[in-house]
Amino acid sequence: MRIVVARCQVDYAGRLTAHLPMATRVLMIKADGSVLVHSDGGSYKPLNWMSPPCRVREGVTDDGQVEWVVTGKDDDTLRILIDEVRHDTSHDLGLDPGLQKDGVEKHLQELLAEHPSSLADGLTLVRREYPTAIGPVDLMCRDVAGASVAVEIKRRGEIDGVEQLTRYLELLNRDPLLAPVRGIFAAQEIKPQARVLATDRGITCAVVDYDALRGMDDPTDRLF
Amino acid sequence: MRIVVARCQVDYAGRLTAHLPMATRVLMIKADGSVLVHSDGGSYKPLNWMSPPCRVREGVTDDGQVEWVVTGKDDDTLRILIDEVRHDTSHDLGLDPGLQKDGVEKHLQELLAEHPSSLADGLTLVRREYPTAIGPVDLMCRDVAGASVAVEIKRRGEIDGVEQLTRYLELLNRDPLLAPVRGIFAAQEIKPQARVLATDRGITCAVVDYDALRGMDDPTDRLF
DNA sequence: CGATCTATGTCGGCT
DNA sequence: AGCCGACGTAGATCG
Repeated sequence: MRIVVARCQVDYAGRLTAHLPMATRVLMIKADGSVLVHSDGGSYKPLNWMSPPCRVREGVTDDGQVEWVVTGKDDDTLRILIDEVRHDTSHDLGLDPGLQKDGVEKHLQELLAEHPSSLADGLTLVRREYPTAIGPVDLMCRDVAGASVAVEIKRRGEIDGVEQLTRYLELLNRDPLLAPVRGIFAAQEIKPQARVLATDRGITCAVVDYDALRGMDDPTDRLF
Repeated sequence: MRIVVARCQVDYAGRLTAHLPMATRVLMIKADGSVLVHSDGGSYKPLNWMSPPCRVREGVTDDGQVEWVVTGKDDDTLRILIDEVRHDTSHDLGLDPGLQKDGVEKHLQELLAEHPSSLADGLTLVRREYPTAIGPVDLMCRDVAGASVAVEIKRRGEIDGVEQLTRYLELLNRDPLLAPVRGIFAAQEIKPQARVLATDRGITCAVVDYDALRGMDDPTDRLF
């Protein structure tokens, strides 16, 4: 990893064209050749960058200025014109053991599969990832009356999810063995537009309390 | 901007929980307090981070180790346990003038508005951003027979875009002055699922060659 | 390898 | 400020 702080101007040409006027920035050159151009603000996204695989060539322009030309695949090019170097160091970091994540949406599906009644009283699970021609339904359940209920689970409930569930319901309701199938749209948070659309289509919205579900998920229940 | 290279262990708790085992990494602390943890590979995305607004407190654990606690909004917390500092410098970058982009997809709409016949023979433009109650239709056109044609433009044509155009068409076809309105789904690239859904709904797919259109867009045509 | 889905998405534009 | 759509989306998972 090489870290350079320099006054520089950056031009990118690839899927779009972008330009950064001359200013002082941090340049990171990673071991795989990828390059990041960071300013002193914003978020984790660099002002500009080149993803691996790519190659950096250090050259000199006709004016005698140092210029880095980073070429990626598909004719992507990043040109960095260096005006003044304030800092330039290299560091051996070694391989990173990598990030361990915990607690995302697959987990939410597992919890709801274990506690379907938290979505509606008496709801029982038929199966997870119930297959259809256009993709798997997250949960297929039965209500107290024995009618089929398709559940679509999202971390954040937006309009896409309602459309998705609508397509499933339309397909499932063509099957006389299942029909009528009603839908439940479950998410930790449901956007107003999504709720309106769902309600308009007769789909029930269920806001899921992840922490409460996790609390219900007593590990001692799992004896196998 | 402070740049630290150190052996460190990182733990994040917020919308999810994540952990990075002890290893050597680069830590960037930006002027706004945001923190980035980078390894020597991957892409421009850090292994872990905290977005502004946030605050860094440098402390010492009971074991006597240096620990940074970065707190964001909504109880997001990033704990960085520092084992050994290899490098630690600060740099004054000043404000960045910012990125200038030269757009892709607004331009695509402009080009298609100038050359609607590239979507279908004899197609002529009625107006761009044709207003409806649920949002503007990218292009409203008429075909050779004088019938209305609604065009939805995307850079990448996916299922969402077909849904969007479907909603427009449903609404537009309620207007007896316009009906029947047919749809064209135009994009530089159309995903198979989107194509299937569009076709099933009687929507025509049009793959747009951006470079060819740009070639047709002779600047001398614009005399004003 | 391609298709689909998620994301601590981030970012910009608009109401 | 909140909502919505685009992104040089990137990354993971699965057929």
